[in-house]
Amino acid sequence: MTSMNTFTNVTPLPRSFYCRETIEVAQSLLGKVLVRRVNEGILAGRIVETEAYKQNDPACHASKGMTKRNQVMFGEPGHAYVYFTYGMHFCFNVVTAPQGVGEAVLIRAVEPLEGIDLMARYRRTNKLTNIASGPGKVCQAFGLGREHNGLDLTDGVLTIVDDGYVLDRIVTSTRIGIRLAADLPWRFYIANNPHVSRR
DNA sequence: TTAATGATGGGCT
DNA sequence: GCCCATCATTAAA
Repeated sequence: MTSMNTFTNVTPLPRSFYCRETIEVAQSLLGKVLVRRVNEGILAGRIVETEAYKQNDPACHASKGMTKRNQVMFGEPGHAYVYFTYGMHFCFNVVTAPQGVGEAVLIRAVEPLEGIDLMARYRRTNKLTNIASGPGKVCQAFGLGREHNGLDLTDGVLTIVDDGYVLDRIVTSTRIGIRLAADLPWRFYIANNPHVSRR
């Protein structure tokens, strides 16, 4: 059995990984691998950029209480919160903190590792660093949409795994594309990684 | 720099 | 219930 670089039989991160302080989870997610199983095979990419959204944070969808849209943020940690925005894009988040708290981490960029051809097809681009270098791009590359909202990431077709990758350095900055609480330093990314989004 | 594009939710009535 | 500014974006120009 010489399976090189396939993430088929890797154990997903446990619930306890997500049931922690949201900033900690945002930083810990860097370097982990997002894996989706589809009929055509496996899509996998290393998480290189994240943002934390906390309950008492005006930029957080949950800051004004539970609504139909944000209800999974208040649910069990380790589930996917996928929402539609700007009339044409989806954003993929990971629910963090204990049940009832309403916090999450936005996955802003990943480095494609496996299923790159399929991702390129979904994205209609051939440039590697343009495949998943932004939150909307991540969803398009992995084919994520409404139907994935609420999925349990600890067991199923959409998971996050640890493949033992060791980071060089994490950079901290303010979050991108928000108006409220724009001064909070809750964006994290892997230094010198070409798949991190720019602006 | 700006258009595309539509769901969401807060603030009314 | 209606109105409408807003929006955790992207691609094209």
